Amino acid sequence: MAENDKLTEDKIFEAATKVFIEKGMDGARMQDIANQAGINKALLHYYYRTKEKLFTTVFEITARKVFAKFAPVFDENLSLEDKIRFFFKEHIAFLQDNPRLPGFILNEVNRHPERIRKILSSVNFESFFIKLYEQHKDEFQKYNITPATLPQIMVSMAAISVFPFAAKGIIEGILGKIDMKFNDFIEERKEFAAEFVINAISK
Amino acid sequence: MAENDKLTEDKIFEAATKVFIEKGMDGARMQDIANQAGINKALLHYYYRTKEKLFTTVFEITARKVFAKFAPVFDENLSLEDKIRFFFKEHIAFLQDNPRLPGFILNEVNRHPERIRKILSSVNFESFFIKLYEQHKDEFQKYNITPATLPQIMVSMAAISVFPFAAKGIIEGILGKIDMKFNDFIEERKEFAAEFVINAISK
DNA sequence: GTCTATAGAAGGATAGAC
DNA sequence: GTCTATCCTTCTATAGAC
Repeated sequence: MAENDKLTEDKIFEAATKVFIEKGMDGARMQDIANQAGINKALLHYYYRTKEKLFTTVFEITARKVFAKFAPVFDENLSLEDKIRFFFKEHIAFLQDNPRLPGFILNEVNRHPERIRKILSSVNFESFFIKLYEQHKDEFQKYNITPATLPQIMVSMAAISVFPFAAKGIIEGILGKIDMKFNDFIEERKEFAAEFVINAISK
Repeated sequence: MAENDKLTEDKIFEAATKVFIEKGMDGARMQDIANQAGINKALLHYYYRTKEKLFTTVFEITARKVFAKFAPVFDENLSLEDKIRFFFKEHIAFLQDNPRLPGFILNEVNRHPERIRKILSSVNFESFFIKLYEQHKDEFQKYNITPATLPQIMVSMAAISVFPFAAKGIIEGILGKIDMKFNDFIEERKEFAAEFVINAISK
């Protein structure tokens, strides 16, 4: 029974994740989710009470998964340059597997900024920055990276990695006009992005 | 009468633009738009027949306005470096005035890629790229910019400018934790972004 | 725990008076 | 051209049988 519970609840969670990512909170229908899970609508309410609760569960777990993908940058024992190469290679590969995640997260955060607060508050960003400084003290000095420019650089790195997926429809359309495939563009980007950023911070 | 027509239609259009940008197609309510315009719901249908038609009108005009903001880069008679500086200064300033536009466009395009096709098809991108090459032939050679890297560079520039606004909720949250204001971050970014990209393409 | 049936509310769209 | 009233569909949510 508890076995079966788990199965149904998981089935619902996975179905809901798929539908919410595709259509967003406002566009998703409980009926879609029930169909996707191969069960009845009433069961959704039995397990999650309301659409809002189901969505919140999906959103929080998904968003944490996404943010977790940034963490290795702070852990890996690599030189700054190799860390940048590692980041783009891994992060873009993750987005290749989950191309709709950026749009989903960004959209829901824009409409309800409070949804991200709980997640951000569980992360100690200050200590992350301090850790980075300690790990790469000498390199930061060499590259002239300061507390003022570090956030700019990190946002730029996130932008360069994430934006093509958030704007996939547009970029795909434009690339098509010059006979380029989105997937090829992304594949090239893993290396391009790393060298681009390394050059950018080298004076 | 035609005078009055115009006024009401415009009022509806402006109200709809505001509400759609805030809540998206799925989240917007005809009642919200009517309230915002200070008129009755039935009038919306009198002028625009359906919610879908009203949305399409708003989306197309808004999206064209957004894309038009990229055009000056191809026109201005400046050196490549000054063009990059010009782009970030102007484009980020535009987004400061319209911070919700990126999220709105990106989200609706993700959900309905066909909505952007008509707009993209009215733009001759190939000739834009050719024009760029002619204008900056020598500089492209000096910087070793090729047909393969130019799209990567341009997408990166769009990313660096647009992403902070598309991800405003998240970035604002993180910056707050290190006592930084989003507006200050953006103000600094106009210059940072330009020098970042110029460095990136200089070898 | 899972289903069918349905309540109850909301939202898009229209009819018809003025 | 603008309004009120209302239709009709859709959607979330619940009741109740099994």
